Amino acid sequence: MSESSERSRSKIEEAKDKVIGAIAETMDLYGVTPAAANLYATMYFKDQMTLDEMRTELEMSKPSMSTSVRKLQDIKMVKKTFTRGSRKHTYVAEKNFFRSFMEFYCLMWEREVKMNMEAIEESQDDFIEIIKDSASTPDVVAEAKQFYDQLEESKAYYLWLNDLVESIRNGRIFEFLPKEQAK
Amino acid sequence: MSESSERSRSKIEEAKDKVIGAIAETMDLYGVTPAAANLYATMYFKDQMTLDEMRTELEMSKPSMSTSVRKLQDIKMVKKTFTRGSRKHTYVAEKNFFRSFMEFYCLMWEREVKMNMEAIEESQDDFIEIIKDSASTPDVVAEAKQFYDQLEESKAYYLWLNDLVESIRNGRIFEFLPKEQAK
DNA sequence: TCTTATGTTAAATAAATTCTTAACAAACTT
DNA sequence: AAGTTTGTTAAGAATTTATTTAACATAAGA
Repeated sequence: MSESSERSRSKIEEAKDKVIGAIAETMDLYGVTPAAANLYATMYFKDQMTLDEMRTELEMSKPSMSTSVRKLQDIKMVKKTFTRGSRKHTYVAEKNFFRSFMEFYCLMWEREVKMNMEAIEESQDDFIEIIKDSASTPDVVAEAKQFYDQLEESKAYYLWLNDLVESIRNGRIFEFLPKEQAK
Repeated sequence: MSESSERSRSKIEEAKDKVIGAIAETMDLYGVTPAAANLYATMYFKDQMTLDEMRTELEMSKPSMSTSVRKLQDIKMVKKTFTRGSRKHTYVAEKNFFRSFMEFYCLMWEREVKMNMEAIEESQDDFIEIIKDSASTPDVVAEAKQFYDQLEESKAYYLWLNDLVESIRNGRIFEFLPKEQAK
């Protein structure tokens, strides 16, 4: 390989690394480990990768790549692919950020809605019991009522969040906010 | 205080704790420390709190409360209030989850768009240089073009994310997805 | 102005997370 | 079926993050 060709090749790597760094940095705000973030960002510029290629490219251990890739599969940012002829598993990164966004946030928000709504329902039941209990003093009843109402109000948010998830899943959000806008 | 009144009082605490636990658990998925998550969830049921009250209530150190409250102020989930007569600073939790949602995600997404868009622009400039460079071999040029196009395509997502932020900030999203829906 | 109360910064400790080495299990080849 | 390659699980080491204790700064009140 000629010297100048080698130089432009390393310049390509540099250019990619700028984006890889930015993606990795924002991703670890998304609750994935640095290894997983770097891995996804690296795969974003690759067609497909095997565990051994990941290890070589990132200079990390194989178990680290194995767990990272699994985590990325969980949040649907990486998929396993079938590669005939190779015994090694191959993986591809989801390169459509719209789909990554959808999978990640919908999963996250659904979890949040479920967990908090369940707690709210249980808690409200408790407050009702306190209110109905003849042994409760008036100030306790008043407090219970107040908290009950506060929780009741908060439900509107969780219902809205559920609607948001739904509109993302069924694509209707893109009627309201088109993917490509007029510049 | 009578025995039965005490019992209903502790039942109120139990009922609150269910919701506090759920909120705190989902919040630490949002990148805040457990202390900050617990603090916000606790404040959600309080009118206002001073640092000393926080420390007593959560049984944690004052510096921990101080840094937690600051972090919560950064993401606009807590605000400082003016309480005449008291030398102590008082703080209130943002109890409207719609506003918390708005502040948190808009901040986060704007940061993501800015950081990644900047990296993409720089990176694309580099690829253009490589493409124009007469010393670049054809395969290097082809690769540079491919990456350039991939980045160009990804911009649509970041523009869309910006639009989403805008529609949340100006409230137009609530025309598409109303806050209170028909059940 | 001096003292006391409140809040923050800095250093040190404790706890949790991330990654690695090593042992193991599964599956493909020969 | 035995051996080899590949991937995962488990245990341990290392790093990072969170929290506390202690010292400091700031501002209010005496």
